[in-house]
Amino acid sequence: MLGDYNLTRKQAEIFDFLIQNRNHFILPPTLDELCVAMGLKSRGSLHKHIRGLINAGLVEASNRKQRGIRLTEQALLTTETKEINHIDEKDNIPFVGMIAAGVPIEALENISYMRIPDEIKTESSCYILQVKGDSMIDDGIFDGDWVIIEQRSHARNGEIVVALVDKTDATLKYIEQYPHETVLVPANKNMKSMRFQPDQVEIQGVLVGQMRSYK
Amino acid sequence: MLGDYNLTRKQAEIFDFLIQNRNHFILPPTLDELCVAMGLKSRGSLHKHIRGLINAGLVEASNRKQRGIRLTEQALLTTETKEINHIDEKDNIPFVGMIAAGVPIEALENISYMRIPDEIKTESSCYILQVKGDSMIDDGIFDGDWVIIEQRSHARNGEIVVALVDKTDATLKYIEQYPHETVLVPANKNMKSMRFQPDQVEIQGVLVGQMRSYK
DNA sequence: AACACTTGTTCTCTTTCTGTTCTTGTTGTA
DNA sequence: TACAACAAGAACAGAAAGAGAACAAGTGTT
Repeated sequence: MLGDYNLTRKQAEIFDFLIQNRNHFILPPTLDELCVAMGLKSRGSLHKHIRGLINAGLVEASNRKQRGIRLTEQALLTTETKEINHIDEKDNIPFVGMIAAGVPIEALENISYMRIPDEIKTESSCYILQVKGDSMIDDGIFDGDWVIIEQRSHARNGEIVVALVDKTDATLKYIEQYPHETVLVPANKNMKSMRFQPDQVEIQGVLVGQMRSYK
Repeated sequence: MLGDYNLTRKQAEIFDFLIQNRNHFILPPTLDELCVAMGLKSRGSLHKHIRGLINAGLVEASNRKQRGIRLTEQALLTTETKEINHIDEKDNIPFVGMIAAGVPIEALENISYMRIPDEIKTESSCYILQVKGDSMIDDGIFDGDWVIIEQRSHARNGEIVVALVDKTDATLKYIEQYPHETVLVPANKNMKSMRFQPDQVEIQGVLVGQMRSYK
């Protein structure tokens, strides 16, 4: 996972952006272009983050050559395996397992694939989990529903995320991140929010879609 | 990707142009012709870029011999392979319009199709509606959600149906059918059940699946 | 053969772009 | 307090890109 690289928050955000848009660039983006994309005004600031990614082995060092910011083979490999193959038809999305509050994601032995309409997924790599439990019931996400998760390691406050707590418990909750604490908020009147140290919580993805069967 | 060849930006742009228009030239373009096409005024400048492409093995070196800039076999091969996206239309489901309580189904002008996983549809013929309003909110069907409807003219009590009342008002509700009346039950604490003569209510389909986007 | 013309090539000079480094300042944390 | 993450901006060296001149080899015309 991304946490393994000891990236800072901003570095992770930039790395995610590079991964997700790697096919949208015709050419590797320059620092200035990336500044615009990330909403920064200073090339220098951005460069320090890129330097971090270079040290982590995720971005190729461009020694004064003007070739744009390009990802390493390793960076592409580690994320491609996480996409859990688009060997099959690329529109299919892997159904990887169950998620229930307080229990790690229960991975399936043999991953199956679902064909998902564009309306409830994103261009980035997504995967599917089946929800166990009622922690998001007030938000219309019920026990047994499927959720489509966009693979990402950062999120904005108020987004619904798959959060891994203490590297053991995976859960689907609203997230609120503050400098000194991260709060996971359920959508269930009968359950309480949970507060953690920021480094206890690792974001594994963000909710982008949901499905339910009435059969 | 283009970046694979370590080309500079301009080199890549020129190469891209050559690839795109490779069939539009009767003869391979000369430097001057390319200058016009690329908006350059100096043959010398352009030649420096072509030199880069020659070194990359993408353009044949014409040592004062042949007229025109021509691409290498390799250049053509690498780009030919990245083609072909064929879309399978066979099990797509029509998205026919909106449904809101109290209003006939608002049909779309041009029906679109969505690719739906088997898990939330049936073998019978299905169609998709987008929900307007909150009549089923307590059941986790929100405004803007899509619902997959199996086309059927009868239902069992307790199923959620698309019901057409008095041949004018279409609505999504639970149905309860008794010998002398048919009751349409919303899933919303603030709304009341509605009672009709059995022949006032026409069933147009039964809910089999639901989808929601969080984008 | 002599000539004009085209076309690829090389060269110099100049301008713009881009990665890099540094300094300054802010904010939140240990 | 000291420290780390982050942002903004200035400054710089080298790379990339453009213009134009000049030259050499081929083509076509008369």
